[in-house]
Amino acid sequence: MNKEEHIKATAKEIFFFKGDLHATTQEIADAAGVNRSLINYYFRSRDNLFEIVYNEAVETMRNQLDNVIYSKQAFKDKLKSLIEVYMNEILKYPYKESFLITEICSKNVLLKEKKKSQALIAFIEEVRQEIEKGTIKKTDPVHFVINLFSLMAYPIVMAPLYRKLLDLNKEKYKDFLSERKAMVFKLITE
Amino acid sequence: MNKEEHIKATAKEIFFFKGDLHATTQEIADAAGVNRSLINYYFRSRDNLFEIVYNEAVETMRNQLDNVIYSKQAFKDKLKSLIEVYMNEILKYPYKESFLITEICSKNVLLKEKKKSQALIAFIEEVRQEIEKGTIKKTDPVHFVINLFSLMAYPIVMAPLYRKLLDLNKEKYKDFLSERKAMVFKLITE
DNA sequence: ACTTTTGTTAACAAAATTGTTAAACATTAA
DNA sequence: TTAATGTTTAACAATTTTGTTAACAAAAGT
Repeated sequence: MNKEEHIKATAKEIFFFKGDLHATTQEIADAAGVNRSLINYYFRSRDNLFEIVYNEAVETMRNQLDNVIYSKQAFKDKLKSLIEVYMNEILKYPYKESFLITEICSKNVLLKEKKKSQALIAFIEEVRQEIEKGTIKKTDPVHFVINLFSLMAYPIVMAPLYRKLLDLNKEKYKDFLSERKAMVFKLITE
Repeated sequence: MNKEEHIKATAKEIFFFKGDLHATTQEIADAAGVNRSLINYYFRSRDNLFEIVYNEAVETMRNQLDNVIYSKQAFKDKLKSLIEVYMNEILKYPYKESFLITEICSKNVLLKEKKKSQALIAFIEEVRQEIEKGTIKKTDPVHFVINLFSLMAYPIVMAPLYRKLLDLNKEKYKDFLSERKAMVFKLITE
């Protein structure tokens, strides 16, 4: 059991799944069952640890999406794959997106070097072509893509809120999210 | 100029518009042009200040939405009002929703007492009836409402990310969001 | 005019965290 | 088995931030 990797995995769970933004190095160390100083030994600083695990998590997501976007499938199949992959990934670390906004943007840490997404732009172009072909109904392709990601991500990211507002337990909400995969596809295409 | 109110207004700007989650009492005091101790004098603690301004901001939003939801308009007009009001409100404090998730849920501070939303449930019921009437196409009313809020909120909340990914400046993105008001209505209803 | 209340400030004390240092320990290779 | 390298730990120092206290100023009430 590699402690360096184990610390990173634990930090990801705490930050991006549990959503404990303010977890101290001590809490992370406790959860990982290691001495706090090890965190400094391997990662030098808390900020650095955060940056590393964040980048890794983003990278994983990016790879998954790239695989789908650049795959050779019929457009509608690709769309189904995308929904499946993206919603599953975001369920793994639902707080990752919120942290991007609240932690990283204001710090200007990561967005500085972050360039426009080649894959996303390619996907928008593909959507444009499919609209021309008539595979899907006429829309602005940028809106189409943003709609798609909104419909997938928002209900997961905001789950704690809407579970309260709608008075649904975890089980019910899980079913609700499962239903959405087919529903989003339908709403977006037809 | 009432300093107590002025501190609250400044805190709202910093927290919910600027999105500076980690703003210290000193920074808030500086931005408001008052002595730091005044914050403790009026609000006792930083957490308390946060809770107060958060609740106020939520309350404001809730009132706006209640006004629309309980108004006597034809359903489609009500929908248009809702989109207009909600998107404008969320543009005022785009970081408020993220903070609900990252700050408040994990702390279990505010969600404990927060009950299911009467207005939201009433609105879902109205949607159900309109679907029955055939005003809008057949869908699950809960999905309909979640779709609606997803399409409105997500692109605003995530603006910093998608502006980068799509390489759009503030002006372009503002136009893009304006377009969405009509677009969302169309996608949702037809 | 003076007494009380409210508002404001600077200085202090306490707490919480972080990063560093140096030493102990373990592992591997010479 | 010793040297060298890498890993782990406790103790320390520095920093940051917060909340409190006590003194001072202004306003209001009597």
